[in-house]
Amino acid sequence: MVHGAEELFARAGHLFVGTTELACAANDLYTWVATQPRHVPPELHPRSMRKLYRPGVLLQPSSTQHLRTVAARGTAVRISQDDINETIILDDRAVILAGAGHGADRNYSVITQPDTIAGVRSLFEAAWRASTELAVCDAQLAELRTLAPRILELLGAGHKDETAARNLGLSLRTYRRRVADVMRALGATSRFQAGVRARELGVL
Amino acid sequence: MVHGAEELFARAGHLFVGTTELACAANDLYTWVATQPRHVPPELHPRSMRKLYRPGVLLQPSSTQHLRTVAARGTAVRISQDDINETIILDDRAVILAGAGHGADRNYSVITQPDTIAGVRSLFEAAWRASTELAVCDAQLAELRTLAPRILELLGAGHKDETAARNLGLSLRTYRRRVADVMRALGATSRFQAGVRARELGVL
DNA sequence: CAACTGGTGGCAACATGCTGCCAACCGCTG
DNA sequence: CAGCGGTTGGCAGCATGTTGCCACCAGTTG
Repeated sequence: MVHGAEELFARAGHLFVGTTELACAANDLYTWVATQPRHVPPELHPRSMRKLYRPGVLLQPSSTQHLRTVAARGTAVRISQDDINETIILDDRAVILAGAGHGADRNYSVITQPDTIAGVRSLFEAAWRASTELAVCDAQLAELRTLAPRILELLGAGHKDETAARNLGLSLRTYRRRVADVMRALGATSRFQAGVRARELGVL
Repeated sequence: MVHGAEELFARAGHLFVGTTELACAANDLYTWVATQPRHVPPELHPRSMRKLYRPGVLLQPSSTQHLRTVAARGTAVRISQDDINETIILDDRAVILAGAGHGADRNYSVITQPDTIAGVRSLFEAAWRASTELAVCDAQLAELRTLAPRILELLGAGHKDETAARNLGLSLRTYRRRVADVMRALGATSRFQAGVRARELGVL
């Protein structure tokens, strides 16, 4: 159990070097920003990299673009509808689980116990199988992505549906359809939760 | 216009040194964490410091405690019901206005033009006069503060009022009263907005 | 004890949000 | 043109959230 990303890399950075298969799950683009310590030569990068995200990241043009380039560099990127705790798996040597807190003030559990690793791996594999290729979701959410930032902004400003819909030139019905779409993408079951997640993703 | 807190201190840090009257407004405790560059001796600290916050920070025990110690060290701390853009005022020499973005990715406008400074100062003074002593709000929100974190957690988990109320052992009516209290403290007019603000404050 | 106070919970009325249904309207294709 | 699939917007009905009103209870005070 380590505290903060810096300490994580200081204490567990060596585990990353020489990993051949790396898999990670995250809810936003901030969490495992650097999945490589600085100054690791390309020949030591993992042979296979897989990243699992939530659909919410595809609501932001910039995040989407980033994932596209990551995918273009050979990393397999998929989108999961389920709520996954943030995780990194390094071969069968170690897993790292992110815990409570956010930003620089977050705890991480570094686990090297083989049985636990096997368990986490199997769970990850199940989630991976149940998830969708980036390109597919990307296409599905293409039009929504153009509208979502404005919708979230209006919601975040505390507008009623009525006024927000008029503001966007949509009917109340269609506006609410889009809000429902956004909430589905965020995996939220209430507007409060949607607000929290939108803020987590850095929209707003 | 500078980008990021680091650049701000690099470019405008010298303005802080020798300031006799410092006033700032912020929505959370992260924004103007360091209102002094490192290594400034106490005799050069401002003679008068005033800080203006939103009631939401008093929903967290830890933030509240922090503000109390700040106040105990001689800084005047007040709570404003209004939505204020984050601002620092350094005598009548400069004002710094925080702009869009959050965290390390935020823009700041450093203004030294006298007329603008005068205008911002007068607005700040108006807001300051309309605001309340920390101690008063602190006392008013004392009981709510014990409940708020649990309420926000349940809301953030996407629970319906029904189940959340049962979970807390409250009646639906009282639970909703508390939710309304929390939303008032956050200055939110919709639950979505409340979610965003709760996340901004670092609750959750 | 009586009066007062502050918090609670039930009820009701209303506001807001959610979603299925359907008719209307594209743009496309055969 | 006719048919098709997809999107829109209105409507209705229901679910959820918001608030005032009031009766009740517990603790306090005179």
